[in-house]
Amino acid sequence: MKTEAKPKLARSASRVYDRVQQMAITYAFKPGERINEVELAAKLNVSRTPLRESLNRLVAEGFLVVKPNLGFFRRSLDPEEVYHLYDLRCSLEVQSSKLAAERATDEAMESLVQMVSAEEEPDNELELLRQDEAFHIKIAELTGNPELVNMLRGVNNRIHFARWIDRRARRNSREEHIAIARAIASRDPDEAGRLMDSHIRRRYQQIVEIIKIGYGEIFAGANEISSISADNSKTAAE
Amino acid sequence: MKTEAKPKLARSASRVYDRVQQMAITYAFKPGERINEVELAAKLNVSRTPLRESLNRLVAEGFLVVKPNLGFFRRSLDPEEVYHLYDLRCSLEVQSSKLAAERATDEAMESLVQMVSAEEEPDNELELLRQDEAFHIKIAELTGNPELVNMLRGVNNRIHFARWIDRRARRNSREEHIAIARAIASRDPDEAGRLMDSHIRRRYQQIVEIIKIGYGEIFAGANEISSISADNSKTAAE
DNA sequence: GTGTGTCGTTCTGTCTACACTTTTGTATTG
DNA sequence: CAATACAAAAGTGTAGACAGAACGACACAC
Repeated sequence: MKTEAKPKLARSASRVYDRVQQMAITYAFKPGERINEVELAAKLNVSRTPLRESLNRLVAEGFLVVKPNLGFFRRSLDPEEVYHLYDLRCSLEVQSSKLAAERATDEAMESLVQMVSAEEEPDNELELLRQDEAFHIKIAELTGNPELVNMLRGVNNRIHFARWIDRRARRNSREEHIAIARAIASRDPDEAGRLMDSHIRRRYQQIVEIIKIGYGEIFAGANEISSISADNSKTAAE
Repeated sequence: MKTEAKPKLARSASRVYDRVQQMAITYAFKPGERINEVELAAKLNVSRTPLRESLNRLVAEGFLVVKPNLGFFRRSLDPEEVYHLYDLRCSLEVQSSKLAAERATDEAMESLVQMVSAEEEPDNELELLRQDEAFHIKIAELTGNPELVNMLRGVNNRIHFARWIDRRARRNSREEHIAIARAIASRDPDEAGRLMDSHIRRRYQQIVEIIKIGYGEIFAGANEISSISADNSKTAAE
């Protein structure tokens, strides 16, 4: 129970946004569920106004949909949609690895190789997933294109749960990551792209299976789903 | 002057959103400009509440940024940012053309070829740009991935003005379009991707030049910039 | 028993009011 | 005259109130 009454008023919306986004990512809202504004606002200790602003952002990000005079709903968990997102992610990452191999500085490449080499076999699954996400984001960053990074983050957030469900299949990820990093470091775009493609594509062939499991975990208790701090702050211009 | 008083109350926000988005796309807000909520709300004949909800969506879409206690600002027009967006667009479209060549049905491909063949040399530049955008979106649609289409639309909206400035360089587009369509129709992903890559990449080599002109046109009078009806409605889940 | 109409509740969509912050303009002081 | 302090104005961030739509319950008619 939060005992901190209300320290300051300004800028509560920002925190509200972060929290609501995390709830969306971790499926604290069940698929298709209607979001009760007054109830949620009370839970977050704010009025409906800043809450609604946050919800509107989540609509733009693809987490929610709005139906006229009915309010906000969590998007239904459509296997086909998740498949499309995985497909999109694959496209983005294949291009990322190609561009990274072409453009990244030698130092940046070195830091990538070092990153995967230094990775210890993590003890818990959450850490494993975090490493995985960090690796893929890192490659996108090597392209030097922050818009690409943002877009990838957005897509990743929307399929976060699927990657979480799929975490146990991530056993041999490490060798693949090393291979990809090597291909990039040796400035071989085609090889890097090819490896990345198979690395990702293999996963989502069984996407329907994953979704099925996902439904179970979600409705069993959404808070069980890992909530990696998905810091997808947009690049602040200016 | 709008004489229609207020026919109905519900769902005015939706129209507000459309209008404000168009204003953002066409740079009715100057780069870096602070957006005065009360003023704009008055101009749109609504209160600040629905306006702010729209503005928040535009933040999520990358058109605006928000500074604490200072409000909403149009993102600054950074040539580097536009370059990144063109780069991102290029990635998305190269992948789109590849995937289209692999996945599209014969009928869909046929309709693409027919589309470019039927295109008459348009009399005005606006129509030319519209044809161009329609062609590229069509290819994305051939992939069968609506998420990809949405992303591409989002990116396109953000560089709409640059394509408008660059419209006169679009002279030999038609032949290139035909070549791309042919490559897709003959199910040759690599060739399609290669053609698309050079088709787009050639444009944004001179992006800095384009931006320079863009600044002129924007500050001369933003309403001059073509406002193609950019119908980027998100795919409504459910 | 089934279908339909009406009333009451709940919740959204919007407006208005207010607190707080930033900015601007002015006057005072060195 | 410049610089600073201060006061007023403007504008954002949030809360709360109100009108209307959607939903459900209940009663009535057939």
